[in-house]
Amino acid sequence: MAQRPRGTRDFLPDEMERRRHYEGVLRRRAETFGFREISTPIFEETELFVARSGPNIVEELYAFEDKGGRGISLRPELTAPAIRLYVNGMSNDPKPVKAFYFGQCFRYERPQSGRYREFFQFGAELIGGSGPESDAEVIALAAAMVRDLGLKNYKVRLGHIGVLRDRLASVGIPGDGMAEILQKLDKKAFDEARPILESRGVGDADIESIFGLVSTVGGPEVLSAVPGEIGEYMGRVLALLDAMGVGDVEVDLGVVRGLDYYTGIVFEMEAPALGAEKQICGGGSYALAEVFGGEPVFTTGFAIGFDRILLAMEKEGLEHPRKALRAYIVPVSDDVRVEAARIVASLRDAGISADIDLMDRKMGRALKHASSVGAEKAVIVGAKELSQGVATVRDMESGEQSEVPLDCLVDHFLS
RNA sequence: GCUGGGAUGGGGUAGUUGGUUAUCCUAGGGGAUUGUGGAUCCCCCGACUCGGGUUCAAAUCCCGGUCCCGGCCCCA
Repeated sequence: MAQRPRGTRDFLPDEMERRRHYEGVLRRRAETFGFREISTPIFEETELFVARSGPNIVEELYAFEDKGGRGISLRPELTAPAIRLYVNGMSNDPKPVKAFYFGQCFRYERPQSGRYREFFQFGAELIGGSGPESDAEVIALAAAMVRDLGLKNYKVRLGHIGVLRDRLASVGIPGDGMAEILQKLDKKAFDEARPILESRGVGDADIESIFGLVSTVGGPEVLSAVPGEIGEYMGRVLALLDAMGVGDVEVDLGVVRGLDYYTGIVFEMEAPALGAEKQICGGGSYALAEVFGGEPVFTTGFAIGFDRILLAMEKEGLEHPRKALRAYIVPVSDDVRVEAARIVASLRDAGISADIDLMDRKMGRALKHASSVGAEKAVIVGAKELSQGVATVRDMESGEQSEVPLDCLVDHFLS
C-alpha cells in the first residue's frame, strides 16, 4: 500500500471545510487591520534560511540540490521569505508595509503532538513602522485573530529583548556573547546559565538579579522592575493594547529570543491544553531586511501555528458552521433524467449548490442519499410533476413538501 | 538523536496460554418497498502494518523495518 510520508497529513472533506473556514476568519481579520496578502515560493535558496537562523538549521531542513546544482530548501518558516519579498519587491512602497501570509512549511524533525513535518503558518509583518503604536498594532492583530477563532483558554505574554540585553551589557557581557546566555535564559535553564555567567566574571548578586528579571511575570505593575526607556515603551504598548481591547496581556520579561536580529518587543501566545507543544504564536520586532541585503527597516511581525491552534480549538470542542448542500435532485424515473439535468444546471448557474442522483437509484434510495449527504431540500422530478410544469420540493428536515413551478425554482432557493 | 506505548475491513472493535471459514458495531452497495429518506429485516463488499524467523500450524511467539500516539532534545 502506498502511504503518506512521515509527519504529513491528508485532509478529508470535513476537515478541509473546517480548515478553510478558520483560514477565512484569519484572512478577514487581517484585512480589517489593513494588511494585504502575499505569497512566496514553497522552496527558496537554502542560503536564505541559513542567513536568518545560522548554519545549524540545515539539519532541520528539507534541503537538496536542484538539477542546476543550486542549494534549495523547502521553506521551514515564512518570515524570511516575506522579508526577502519585501526587499526584492516592496521596499519602495509607502510605509508602513502591512503584509500577511498563509501557507505550508516543512521541517525535518521528529513528529509529535502538534508538530508535523508539513505544517501551516499564518503570519503578518508590519514593515517600516517603529514605535509602540506599530508594535501594539501587530500584537492587537494577533490577539484579535485568536479571539475571532473562538479559542478561550490562551495567554498572551509580552517581553522586551532589550531588558536583558541592557542588563547583560551592564555586567560586562559583550554583544557577541549574549546569544548563548539568552538561549539558556529563554528556557529558564538557570543551572546552565550560571556557569557561563560565572566564567565571564559576573558576581553572584548580579547573577541572582538577572535570574530575578527573567522570572518577572505579572500585570503592568511589574514594569516597575524595568526603569528607563524600555519600561516606558512597554507601558505604552500595554496602554495602546488596552485601548484596542486587548487587556489580558501578561508581562513576562522571561520571553526572550536567542537570535541577534531581534531588536525590541517579543511576544508569545500559548494554549496550555496542548502540553509539550503549546506555543501557538510567536512574534516580535526585528531587523532582518539588512541580513538579506536590504536597507535597514524596523519590522514587527508574528506567525501563528495554524495546526496547533486548530488542535487547541478542537480540545475546547469548538464547532464550525457547516456548508450544507442546498438541493438534491431526485429523478423519479429514467425518462425524466434529461429534464432533471436541465433543472440541476439552472440551480447551479444561479449559484445554488445542487447535486443530482448519478447512481441510477430508485426514488426511495435517492432520498436516503440526499439525507445522508446533508441536503437541505430534495427536488423531486417526475412525469406527474413535469406534466404540470412543476417539481416537488421536500424539506429534508421537516418532511414538508410543496409544488413549485419550474420557472420559479431558482427564486424559491434564493429567497 | 534518546525513550515508553501501539498498529485487526473506510471508521470503531473482539480474538493474542499458537489450532476450523477471524467477532461485533458502524459506514458503503443492493433488495424487501414498480413515486417519498432517517425505522426494521435480509444479501453483498471489505481487515490481521511490512519483511524475515521458530513451528505440523502464527493475528497470536521472536528479530528487524515502516508508520502512529506520548515524553525528552530541538524549536528559526
